Amino acid sequence: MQYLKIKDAINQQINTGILQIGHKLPAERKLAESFNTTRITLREALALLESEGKIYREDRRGWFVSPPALIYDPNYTTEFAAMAIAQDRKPHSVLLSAQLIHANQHIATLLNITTNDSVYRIERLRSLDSRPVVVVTNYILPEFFPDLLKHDITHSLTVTYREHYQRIYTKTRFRISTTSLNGNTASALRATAGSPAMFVERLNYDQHDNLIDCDLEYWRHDAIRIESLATLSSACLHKTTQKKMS
Amino acid sequence: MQYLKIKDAINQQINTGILQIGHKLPAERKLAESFNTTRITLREALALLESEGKIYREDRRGWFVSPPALIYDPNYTTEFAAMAIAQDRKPHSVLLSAQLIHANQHIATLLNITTNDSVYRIERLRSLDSRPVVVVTNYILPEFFPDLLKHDITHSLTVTYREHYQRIYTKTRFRISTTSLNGNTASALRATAGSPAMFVERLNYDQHDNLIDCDLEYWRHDAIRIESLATLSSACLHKTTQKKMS
DNA sequence: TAGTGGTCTAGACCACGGT
DNA sequence: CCGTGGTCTAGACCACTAA
Repeated sequence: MQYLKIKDAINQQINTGILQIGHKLPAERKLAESFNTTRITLREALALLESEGKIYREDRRGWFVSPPALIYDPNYTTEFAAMAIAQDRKPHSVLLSAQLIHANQHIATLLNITTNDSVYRIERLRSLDSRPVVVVTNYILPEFFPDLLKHDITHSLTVTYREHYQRIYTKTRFRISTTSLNGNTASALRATAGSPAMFVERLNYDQHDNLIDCDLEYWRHDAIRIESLATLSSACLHKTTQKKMS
Repeated sequence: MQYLKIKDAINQQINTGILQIGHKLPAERKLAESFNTTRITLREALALLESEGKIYREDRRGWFVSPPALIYDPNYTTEFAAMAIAQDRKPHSVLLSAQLIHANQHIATLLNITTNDSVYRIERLRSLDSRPVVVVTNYILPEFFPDLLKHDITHSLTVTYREHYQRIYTKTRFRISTTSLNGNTASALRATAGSPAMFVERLNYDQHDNLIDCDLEYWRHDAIRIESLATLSSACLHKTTQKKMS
């Protein structure tokens, strides 16, 4: 269990500040040499630290010490920028793509439409303190938002919805699971394919209880911590609520 | 990118039912041979499938096809057994330990007490269809539950609270993050140290708004999918709510 | 006891990033 | 262009599981 010792040693260097947040770790070959081991074993230790959220990888660039996670409250998280600023982080958004497309099977099921129907798909990459942390893809029902693409869609959809269409998010049905990053999502996040990820899927409703859009979010898993307050209801409601979403 | 092809090939065997839920995959050496590669590369592919939640490992026993995840709603999840049964799963609980201890620093902070104070610590291992999926550790304030250990604590604390102490969970503050399994927790789950995990931390309040206990849950990450309905509040409440928990 | 997974060695080549 | 990380080879020994 050599790699456990290596993990602990690196961990301690992080905790004592020898390795600082955001800084790059030494090259794998150098680390391997300094721990008197091979790259394979060293990478075992690094993978462990990665899965604990202590360090992260940028594809072909190396390993870095993770910044603190963003606290994400599904009850309030309609505006990424506001959430980031409230936590003293610098948010940034880039529009990756925006177009009207046909829904695929998964989206059609989520939005309760058919694969013949059109939806707006808006893909954005969001960063915290210059580190890309999440790819968000929104699928939006055009019937509620005609000519949506003429407005600002790079920053807050919430604001555009409210100011141009008088629609406000009031309810969100969300799912959270873990998975890994792949393909374009991984590239956008500058992550190696296969990096661990937190996957958040949300169905959003307006003030009239219309389902107006859904979004799929792939987070670098160390960049997010879900945190919220739940008011418990009686257990009998349980089953019916769940059936609807599955 | 050989390991991606191997991953896809195994994935397809799972999807087409050649490998069935709960069944063990062939030995690593045999898989490696059949894909004409080495164990290291094969294990790269297996690790990817593991991080996607398609397969899981039992320490020194091999790789198995993952059953569907349990849907976990923080708004209703006060009884593991009820939740499992509602989803046609067979729940099982084992008491790992139960004693009165001094709070450590983390627990003291969570429960708003000092490290001199005593709390009940109850550790339970919970299984679905004979597969251990989560280690739950409860830390309970004795002032609200004198002589707690005289009652049944293996199954539902909720029920014991209600029937013997007239206290009902009404509010839960929860946190969700990803981490890896280690030490006793990994062993109890029959998992290899370092396996990916979902970590759920909850603070529970009774009908009089007393904080009565907290619990730390380490889930096999493929065994759980968080799913809930959030009613959105105005953004200004956001900051104050978050500060309290961090 | 045989076979398995857990761990480790000692290399190698390539494509890409940064200089 | 050099150094890096990404990927891969071809083994090895050990402790443990399952028979």
